[in-house]
Amino acid sequence: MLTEELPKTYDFASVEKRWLDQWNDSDFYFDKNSKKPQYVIDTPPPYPTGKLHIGHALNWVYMDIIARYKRMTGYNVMFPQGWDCHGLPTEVKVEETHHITKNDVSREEFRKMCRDLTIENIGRMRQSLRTMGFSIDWSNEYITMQPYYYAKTQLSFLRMLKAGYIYQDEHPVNYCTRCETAIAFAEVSYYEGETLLNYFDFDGLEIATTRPELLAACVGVAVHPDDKRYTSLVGKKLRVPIFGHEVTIISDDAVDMTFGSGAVMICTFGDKTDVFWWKKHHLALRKALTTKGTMTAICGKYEGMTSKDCREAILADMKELGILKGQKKIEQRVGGCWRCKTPIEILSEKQWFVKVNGDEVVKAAREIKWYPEHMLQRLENWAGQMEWDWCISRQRVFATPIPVWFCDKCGELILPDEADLPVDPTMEKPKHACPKCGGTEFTGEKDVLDTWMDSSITDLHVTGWDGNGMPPYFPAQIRPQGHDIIRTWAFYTILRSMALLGEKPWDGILINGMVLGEDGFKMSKSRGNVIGPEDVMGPYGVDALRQWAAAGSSTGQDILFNWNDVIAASRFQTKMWNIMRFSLMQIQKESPVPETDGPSALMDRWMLANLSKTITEVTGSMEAYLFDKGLKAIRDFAWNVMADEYLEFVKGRLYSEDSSRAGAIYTLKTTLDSLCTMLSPYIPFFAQECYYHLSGGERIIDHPWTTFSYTDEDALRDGDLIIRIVGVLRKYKHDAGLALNAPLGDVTVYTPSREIDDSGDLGRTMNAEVTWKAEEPALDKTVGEVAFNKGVVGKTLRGKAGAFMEAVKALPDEDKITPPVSVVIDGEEVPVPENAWTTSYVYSVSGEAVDVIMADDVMITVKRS
RNA sequence: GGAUUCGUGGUCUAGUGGUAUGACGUCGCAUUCACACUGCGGAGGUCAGGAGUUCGAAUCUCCUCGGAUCCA
Repeated sequence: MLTEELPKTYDFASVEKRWLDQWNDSDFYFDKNSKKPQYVIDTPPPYPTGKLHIGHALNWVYMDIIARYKRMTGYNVMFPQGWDCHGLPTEVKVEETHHITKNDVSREEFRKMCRDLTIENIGRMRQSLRTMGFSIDWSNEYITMQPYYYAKTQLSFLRMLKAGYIYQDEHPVNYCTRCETAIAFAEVSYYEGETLLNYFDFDGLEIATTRPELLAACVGVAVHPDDKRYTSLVGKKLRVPIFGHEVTIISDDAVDMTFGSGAVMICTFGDKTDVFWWKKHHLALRKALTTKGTMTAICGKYEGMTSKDCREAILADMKELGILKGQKKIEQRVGGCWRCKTPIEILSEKQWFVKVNGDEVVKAAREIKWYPEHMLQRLENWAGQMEWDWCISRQRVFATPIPVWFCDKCGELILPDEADLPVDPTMEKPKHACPKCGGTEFTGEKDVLDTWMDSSITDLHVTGWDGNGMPPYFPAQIRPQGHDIIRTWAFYTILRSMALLGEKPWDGILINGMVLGEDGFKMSKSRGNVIGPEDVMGPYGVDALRQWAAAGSSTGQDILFNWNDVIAASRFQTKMWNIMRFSLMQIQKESPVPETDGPSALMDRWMLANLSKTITEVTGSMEAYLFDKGLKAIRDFAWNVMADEYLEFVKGRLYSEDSSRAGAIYTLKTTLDSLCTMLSPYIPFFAQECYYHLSGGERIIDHPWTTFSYTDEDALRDGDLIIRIVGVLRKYKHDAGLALNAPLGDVTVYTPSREIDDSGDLGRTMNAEVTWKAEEPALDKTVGEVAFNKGVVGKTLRGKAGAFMEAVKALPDEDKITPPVSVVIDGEEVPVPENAWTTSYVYSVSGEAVDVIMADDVMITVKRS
């Protein structure tokens, strides 16, 4: 123990900085040679935007609490940090900052710009993670854009390709016909436009369309199932005007009955809804547009026209045929290429797919323990409604290349040797001639992989997968992540783990909720409700932020950002600091304290029994990942039990030279040691600062989890009674207009059932002369209320419970005190169950100059001084 | 349109069948003793609404309304 007095206030800023400087990265390294059981965390790799948001903070606080707790309980913990680099936002950012498009420079040059930006962003985010004190294992950091990682992505691709999980097929994509490239939804920018809605006669049925040029691509007509105008037509065939092919009328409740004529033609593809209907109703595919935006051969005489010319030509022909019934100007939201504003088309292009076996994923998911359990449902539900496979190809640049070539001569698919990975097929050539035709000219695949292909093997990577058998640390123990990506990250990871290793990726999965703004909505710049970790850490410190994250809501629940919780967290630290300060001042008075000292006085034993209960509760909460429950139990114990009750009780003894002081000192030391330990996963800086002073310079991270255990039912019962007595006496003083520390006079407590020795603590606390009497008070005692034990009464008597309770209330007093064998309800003898009720008493006094107060059934008399 | 989830005092929140938890706020009182980022006491709730199951429902079931998130 250090002998200097603690500073009067807790200065989080200097404390947090001081300990951050004194922890070493190596303190948190996973030890490959350790004999301890492993605890591997499959950390989510954030996208390197350059800034951590408060949702990250929540997610990482959960992980850090677990990591620190598991280390203290004897595990060899791996808490790695990954970075999921590839993706569109970085490409866009690079194009913005360099004022280029990705086509203006070579692929390699563009990738380099993306890599440079990513490295810079990772640097910034690393710093934030360090500042927040997360006990990350930096020796196991990984960056998905580095060759050592994306080589594994490519290896996993090849393995799944060879195993038949991966295939190529046509699939609709957003396409810019000017840039001649597929683009992602994120690259589509929408703007308001005006267009003509054309009403025309479609083989007897009136149809309204904005895209008459796609008539050749018409594959069906849809109406709403409740639309009385068309009910009888569903299932009928219609002949497409001008082109003559037959299509069927289907019903679907996604049709807007009020738009146009209420009947809509489905073309492949006019818009997103067409794709939805096309898939749902398994319609044919008719391609009317080329990648250059001109009409295809199925358009007959319109072939070769641009879509704009074709539209005018078809409308003119419709007019001539007399089937164009009318036109109406309407407002329309048009999706355009974000770069050139060209309206996007939806074209069917060749894509790579991973076969999705939803049942297999669900089966594995059920073997994983979900926290909270109901989150499993989201995955099950998703898997159940999966109607198509996972499209893994993207037409972009900054991503893991798909490692294949095609033989120019025979079209054969050529794969690289696994030893040569990673490869970029657009830069390198295969090392062997085509095995089928001997050809030596090849075209490398230009498409790259979906970023989820990288991130869905994080678990394999951190557990040590290299393609040779089972990874050494597989499976990981926990996957912590948000519920927003259960359908993507969790789903794909399980799928890939099953495909590549045939086993579930983790023992458990811990789901955190979303952080919402103070207004209850998702944080977004446009709403202006964004609060960053730094906004909280600045004025209140890291530990307060961590408390907010841990206790702001129960695990898995969405959590509203709430300044009140941050302020309450900060206040708790101040309170705890003062508890520490006061206790240390007392402990320091008598040093060293004999090790052999145990608790002596009743309230010491009461305190330690409560501490023991708290430890059990906190440990249980930690094991079940109920962080809010654990932290609230600690706070409640420290503030209410220790500060407000126990310290007030023992002040008298602490200020004395009495021998009972040693028991109090022992109790204080024991309690503080456990409190520091239990707080350290939650608020490591604060816990370290306190423990440093308490232990005489040691580190809390070297301290094992507390195993202190103390059972004393009598002390709990009698101590609780004393607490209740204090409660009623305080209220008595309050009602009498007395100050809490004002002298009260003579207090007599009657406890007929047992002797209580409180070592004088009650009297000193209440500033009263307290006499304990283990006897009946010499006063009138009458029966008061009966309190039923409904668990007993209800279960035993079922439907008669209500009548039974009424009957008991009507019994004479002596029967309430000593329950009869049976009572009569509606002429029927009903046996009285054991412990059906407890009776309380009312005491009265006549002619005595004392006040009588009841604490439950214990009577207290007060003779004011 | 589908899925999940939530709706608890003024605000936020805990609570998986037995008289509703805590925080912040609010009102009153006290105190300079480790702590005014304090202590004590009080007020404030038909647990969104309706129906059902049950001796008993915030809790289970169904419906309605409202919010959020994910997906289309």
